[in-house]
Amino acid sequence: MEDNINCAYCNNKVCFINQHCSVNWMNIISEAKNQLWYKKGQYIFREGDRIFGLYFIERGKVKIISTGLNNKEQIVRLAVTGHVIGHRGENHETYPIGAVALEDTQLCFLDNDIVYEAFMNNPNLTFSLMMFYSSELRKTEIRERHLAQMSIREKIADTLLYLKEIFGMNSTDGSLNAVLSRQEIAEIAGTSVEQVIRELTDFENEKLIIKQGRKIILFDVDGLVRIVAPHNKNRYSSAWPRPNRNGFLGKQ
Amino acid sequence: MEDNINCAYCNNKVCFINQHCSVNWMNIISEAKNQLWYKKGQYIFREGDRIFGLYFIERGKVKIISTGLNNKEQIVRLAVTGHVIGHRGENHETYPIGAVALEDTQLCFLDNDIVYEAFMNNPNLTFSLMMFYSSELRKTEIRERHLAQMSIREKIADTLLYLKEIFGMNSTDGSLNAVLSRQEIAEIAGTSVEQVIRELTDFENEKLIIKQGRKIILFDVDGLVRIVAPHNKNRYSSAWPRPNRNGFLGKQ
DNA sequence: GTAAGAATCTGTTTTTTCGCAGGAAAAGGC
DNA sequence: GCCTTTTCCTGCGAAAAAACAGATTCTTAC
Repeated sequence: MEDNINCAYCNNKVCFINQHCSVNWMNIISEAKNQLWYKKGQYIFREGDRIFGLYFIERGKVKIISTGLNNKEQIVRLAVTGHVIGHRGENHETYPIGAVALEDTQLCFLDNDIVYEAFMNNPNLTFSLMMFYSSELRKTEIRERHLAQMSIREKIADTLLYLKEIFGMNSTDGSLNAVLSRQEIAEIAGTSVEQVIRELTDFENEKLIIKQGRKIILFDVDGLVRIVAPHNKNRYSSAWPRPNRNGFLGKQ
Repeated sequence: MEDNINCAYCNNKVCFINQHCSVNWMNIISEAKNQLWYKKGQYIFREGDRIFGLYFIERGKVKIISTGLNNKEQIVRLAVTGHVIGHRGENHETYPIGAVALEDTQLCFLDNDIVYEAFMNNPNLTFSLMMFYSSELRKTEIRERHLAQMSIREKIADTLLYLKEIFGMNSTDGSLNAVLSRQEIAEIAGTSVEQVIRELTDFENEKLIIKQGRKIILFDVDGLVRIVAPHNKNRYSSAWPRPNRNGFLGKQ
């Protein structure tokens, strides 16, 4: 017997279930769900596994990976609290991607059958999840496509901004709320470790960031945005060309 | 007054509306929809336009584009009969991508308000569209991510296979059911026209394809798959390493 | 605290890709 | 059909990125 928290008392208020299900269905789901805990570095599922339902991230950070040539890991997407992983496919489909916890992470697993019933009985749940996927699709399409045309310098600046968007910045010192290795940054940017290291050094010399071991402080966000901006006017329009509010001025 | 075809008598049976709406709702939608015709090369919407609803492709081919650096067009996605374009966003959102007809194309436009009502009253419609987006998202993520790590040669082989997947092959001569310029192929592969031209010449010399002007015959599909395979074992597993049924043998 | 191992950094070489220039071929308009 | 315009093709030099090798620093286990 699982010792499930009832969704009604769950702290995660950005959860799709919590936001879009009737009280009645929240009770059904509370009974049916499997609450899972993963330690940092642990696999949630592996490439090729069959997935039997949806995982809702209750609290934590997850990387979605896919292995390319030479068994080289590539980070396909990052997911945080409130996101859904394990897109529901047909039952016979296997899933060519894996998911790994980037820090201690808590998930709620829902079986496909229950999920389906929940969808049929909670139109707003289905609708909001559809909007989520639609929005993610649009963002992914544009982001990845532009990535294909960018120089290394632009790719890495873009990756730092992506990390800021997903994980956020510490409001005290301006550091990214995520600790990734240089290797992982390379796997997101789609380049080699050496290039990431070189470019981060350049960014530091240009007073755009400050390196403190693996911790990265985004010292001049607008400066980074300017590097990527020609490719992403629409994505970053709210932040550009607005003057830097901190008074910091990046290298032109 | 529009002279709308009633959905019940529409020839496009892969349409989401036709497959997943009640008869009652099909009538409502038949009244509400706007049927639109676009000539080859015509814009359906432009980058930055506000989109007020969904476009269902009744018949035709469409490219979704996004402008990057130097006003260089990039093809973000291709869509054909049965697909949906103009992902519904919030009303205030503008849409940083454009859509252009690749051949004479017929669309059904549905206003956001009607679409929303249809979603709330046809759970299977919402569900199937959610699955569509979810599946597109997964495919896009993996495809684009692998593209980032591929060599030019691999990118272009992958693009040819993508075109085959979307548009299909003529069963008589094995040519792609789509006529794209070298420029457009470059915009899909994420490289320059020159590289596309060079690589297509190489592929022809290696007896993988046959060029006939803009028409491209995929002479040895398995050979192309082998070029990309290390990156895409899962995507192409059904076609690889199955022996070539035509008896053609590509260069090893 | 120490030592082993892993990750990070830097200089150099090699490979790949880009992009111009100019000629050939094809597509489209009349 | 013919002519104009666009697209396609090829070679070459420049630039960018990747790959390698070795030194240094940081982690982590004991």
